Amino acid sequence: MSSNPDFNEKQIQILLVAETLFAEKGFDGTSIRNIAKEAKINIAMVSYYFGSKERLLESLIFYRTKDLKIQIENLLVEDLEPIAKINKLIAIYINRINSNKGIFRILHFEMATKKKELNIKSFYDLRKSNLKSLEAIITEGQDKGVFRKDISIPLITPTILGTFFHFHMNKEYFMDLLNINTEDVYNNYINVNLTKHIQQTIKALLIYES
Amino acid sequence: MSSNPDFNEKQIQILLVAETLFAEKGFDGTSIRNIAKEAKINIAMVSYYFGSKERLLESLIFYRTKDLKIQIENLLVEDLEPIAKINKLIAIYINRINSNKGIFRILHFEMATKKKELNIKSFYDLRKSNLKSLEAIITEGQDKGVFRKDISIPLITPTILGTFFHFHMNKEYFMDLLNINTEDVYNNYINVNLTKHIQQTIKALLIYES
DNA sequence: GTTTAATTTAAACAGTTGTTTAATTTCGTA
DNA sequence: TACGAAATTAAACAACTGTTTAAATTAAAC
Repeated sequence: MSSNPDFNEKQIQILLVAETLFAEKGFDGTSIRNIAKEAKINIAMVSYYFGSKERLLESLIFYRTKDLKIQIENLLVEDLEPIAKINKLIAIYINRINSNKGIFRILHFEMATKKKELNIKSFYDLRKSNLKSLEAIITEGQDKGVFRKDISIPLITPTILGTFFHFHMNKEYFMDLLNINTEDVYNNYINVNLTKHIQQTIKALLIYES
Repeated sequence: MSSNPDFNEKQIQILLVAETLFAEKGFDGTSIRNIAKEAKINIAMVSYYFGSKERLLESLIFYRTKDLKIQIENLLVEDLEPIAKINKLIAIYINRINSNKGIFRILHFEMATKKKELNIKSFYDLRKSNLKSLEAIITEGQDKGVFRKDISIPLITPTILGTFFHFHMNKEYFMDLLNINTEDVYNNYINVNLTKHIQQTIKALLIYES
């Protein structure tokens, strides 16, 4: 299935329910019967369409990541100052992840425990491609003399994504800490304050001369 | 159990095995029989000593976090420049987490799926206390005119810990990306390069004036 | 040395797990 | 309308789940 990029309506319906439940309760915490009940299908349909629960997860990851390639290729050729490109890149990143919370949560969780046998090449390629784009923007800024040169580019991504994920993974803690009461205010905080914080951080890191 | 701070030898033996397995395969991915076999005890002993699997997890979190209160109270009164204090704080943080990988991984994972009913007040208190210390150092630096004032202090922690966690959670990816082949080199990379990157990042954020 | 309590054991418990089976239904096509 | 493939179903499968039981063993107290 994961080698076949096309899924029919029924399969997609199952994938979407699985995504919600896996993100909510984890892969091991979700049973095929949970999925079947929620999707209003017979439990045998999962095996019928995907072969196994494990392959259902693989199919889900494939289904979600194949469209996820962030369109920063366009960004690369845009006529913007390097720092503006970085800011835009960060905003795109966060927005994209924030509107695909489910699958990113699943990837984040399950890769750590199941990474060995899981077929996640599509996701792996996505990361490499994104890193290449980031690299291009930064070296462009370095060539223009705007960015400092003693920067570890592979560690920029952990700072951008890590900050976001850590915030998001500890949602309850931060909602309590920041006196945020509703989902809307929380999402707004991410899109405004958290995004700004990350942009500010990366900008300072790239420009500040000690 | 979790209200009783003391555990006997047998209990600690079980807790340590549980810690390893929970960190490796997740809470739901680990059965009591897995733990019993690894710890060479009868499966009934878990219920006997901890009541249930859930309470075993609670006990483990309590057991680990009660000693984890990072000794940054000392740091607060040390005679150091604000930026030196921050650097030391970051180094302590990372070192502490890095040598308690297991429980932090468990906390990171299980809090997201089980947070509601889990008794993790001890961990919650630990975070609040650490945040207070960080706040004290930063406001001290601001009063001395060294740090800028338009900083969101609650978002500093996500950047420090998030960067570390994201790096650590994607261990395989980064080992491949950075051509790291052994565990020793990996740990060394964390203690030297990653720590330096985070220190550099936070320093730039705190000092850089746009 | 006997008695009481704490510990350890094997066995059973009632549910749940992922997966397969074989029969039945649905549907497009000839 | 009849055929054959695809889709769907209920039922069963063996293995595993967390937890409890009651008996057996060990240790501590007197």
